[in-house]
Amino acid sequence: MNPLKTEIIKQLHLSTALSVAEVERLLEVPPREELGDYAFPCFTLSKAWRKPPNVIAQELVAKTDTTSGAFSTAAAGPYQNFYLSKSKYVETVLKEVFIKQHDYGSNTSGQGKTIIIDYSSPNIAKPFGIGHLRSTVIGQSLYLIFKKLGHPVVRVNHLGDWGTQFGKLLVAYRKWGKEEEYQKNPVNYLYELYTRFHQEAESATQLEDQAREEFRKLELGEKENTKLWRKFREISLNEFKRIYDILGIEFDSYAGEAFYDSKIEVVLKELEENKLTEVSQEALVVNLDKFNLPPCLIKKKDEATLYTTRDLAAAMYRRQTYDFHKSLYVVGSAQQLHFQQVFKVLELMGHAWAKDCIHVDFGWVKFEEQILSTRSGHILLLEDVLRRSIQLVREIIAEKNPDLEEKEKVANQVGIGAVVFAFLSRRRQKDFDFKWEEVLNFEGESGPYLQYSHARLCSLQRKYSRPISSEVDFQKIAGREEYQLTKLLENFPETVKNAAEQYEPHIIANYLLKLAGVFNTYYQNVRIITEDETATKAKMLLVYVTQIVLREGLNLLGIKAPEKM
RNA sequence: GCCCCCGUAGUUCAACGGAUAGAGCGACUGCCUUCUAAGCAGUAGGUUGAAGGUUCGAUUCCUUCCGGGGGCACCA
Repeated sequence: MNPLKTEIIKQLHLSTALSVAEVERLLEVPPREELGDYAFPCFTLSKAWRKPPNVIAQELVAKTDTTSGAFSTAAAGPYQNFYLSKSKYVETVLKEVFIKQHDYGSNTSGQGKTIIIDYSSPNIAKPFGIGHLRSTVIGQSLYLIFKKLGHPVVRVNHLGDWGTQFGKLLVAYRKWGKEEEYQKNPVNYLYELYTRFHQEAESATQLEDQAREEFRKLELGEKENTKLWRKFREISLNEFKRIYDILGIEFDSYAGEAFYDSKIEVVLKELEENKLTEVSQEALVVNLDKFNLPPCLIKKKDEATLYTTRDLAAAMYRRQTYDFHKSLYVVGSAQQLHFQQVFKVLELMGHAWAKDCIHVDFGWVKFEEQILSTRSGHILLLEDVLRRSIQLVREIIAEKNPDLEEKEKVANQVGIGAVVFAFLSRRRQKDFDFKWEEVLNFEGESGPYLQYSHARLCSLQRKYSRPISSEVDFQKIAGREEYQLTKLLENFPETVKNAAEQYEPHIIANYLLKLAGVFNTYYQNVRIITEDETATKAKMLLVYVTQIVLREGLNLLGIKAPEKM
């Protein structure tokens, strides 16, 4: 916290006799700048002191010691407003960013508190659709955010590489599969087979039974099925890694469902010991009536396991292996009930850490008003979206900046940034209706807008081409926009913290839009590099630290910040 | 039927329980012989789904209702 705010809190602590923590909780930022930088609402004191809040505000003003010169204060109705000494304030904030550089906003509060993030988690033998991007980019951003706060973070890609769907695929592949077709484009072909299975199964109901039987055999380790499964898994994983490469994403573990299938014995044993299971309709379940939840299925009547069983095993394995502080599941809202059941069962098993398992849910990605679903074949390939976006950037560069160096690299960074930002710029739980004309609009609130602002900041530094110093005349940068910018810069660490607490990358996205907006207004209204060397030097310090924060913020979203575009 | 999420400008979205609810897009209007116009500024656009309640104060919290979406036994 900046020392000026600390001083105000101390003064309020003395004048109100409230605890420092209480003052800090009540102290707020006024909605309009003419009302000052901080405001203390006197309503709560009004009751205890039996006086109207506006009278209290005046009394507090009279009691406040402003001899330090750090701030002035005035009553405005029921509020005591504080006005910081602008140049002093700008100095403290800018110097802090300047000293900390890319570590500004970083923290050590997360040290030793491991966070597991389960995200992306696509299904094997299916192409990577745009629907999966939401989990991927939210998870990736949370990884970057928690890392910044000092947490050890484990990125887990919980591959959907097990389950009845592979029974379906095995049936379909044996029935209709042609090796030469498979070779051409394995993943797409497997996906075709999968959708064909669903079409044919509508009229041929025995197919579903066959699929269940094949999966059961696979689970029992039958040779041919295992061999085929391995083949499908490997080819898909390579395909996914190619996509992650494009996005610049890596994982620490690809331990998917199949991996945990071999670890379910412990789960069954613990459930047994705690006498939690019962047989219902031939299946093994944990009854959760008491908690107003439907029964949690552990084993099907044919003895095969379920997704839920494997998730229980995964949770326990992760706890044992990583001793996590929090275990996050970045998975769509549709699976909310599933996680409620899993976490409740873990709790009933006596695992107090069940409360540290968190379902970071998010709404649907829709395209042309329809929910995207690999099962129905309504799918928009991520790669197609990225390709289109990058192509559009190429065209814009050709038109606006044909002499740009490294065109292709920039086109990739901006094209991908546009798509990623579109997915991170809204609150998680809202459904996202994918519209080409919105995702590929690079004006206004968009990734390219932020990147463009960043490039501008870099361009200024190139033009200035002298070292930036923090020893400047801060009187020269105490104007309106400069002050607004500084305030936003001060908010960055708090913003990162909020984003982490709420598992909401969008909070950072929103913040960056504001930061870029204020900077662009400033840029428009105030000429930065002028004959006045003292003023230029001071303004360049502001430019420099703004660029650092914008770049760091973009990095936290997993978006590259090119220096030219 | 039960449970969860969402409902704010034409539209897409913001707004630690605080003072006059803000942006982008779209529409209209200005600003490039000066640091990147992927920019900036202006105009128009609102009964925050409805009604109650808690509070000094509610878009925010609680209750009920309405509308949209999702989930609810052998899929994941």
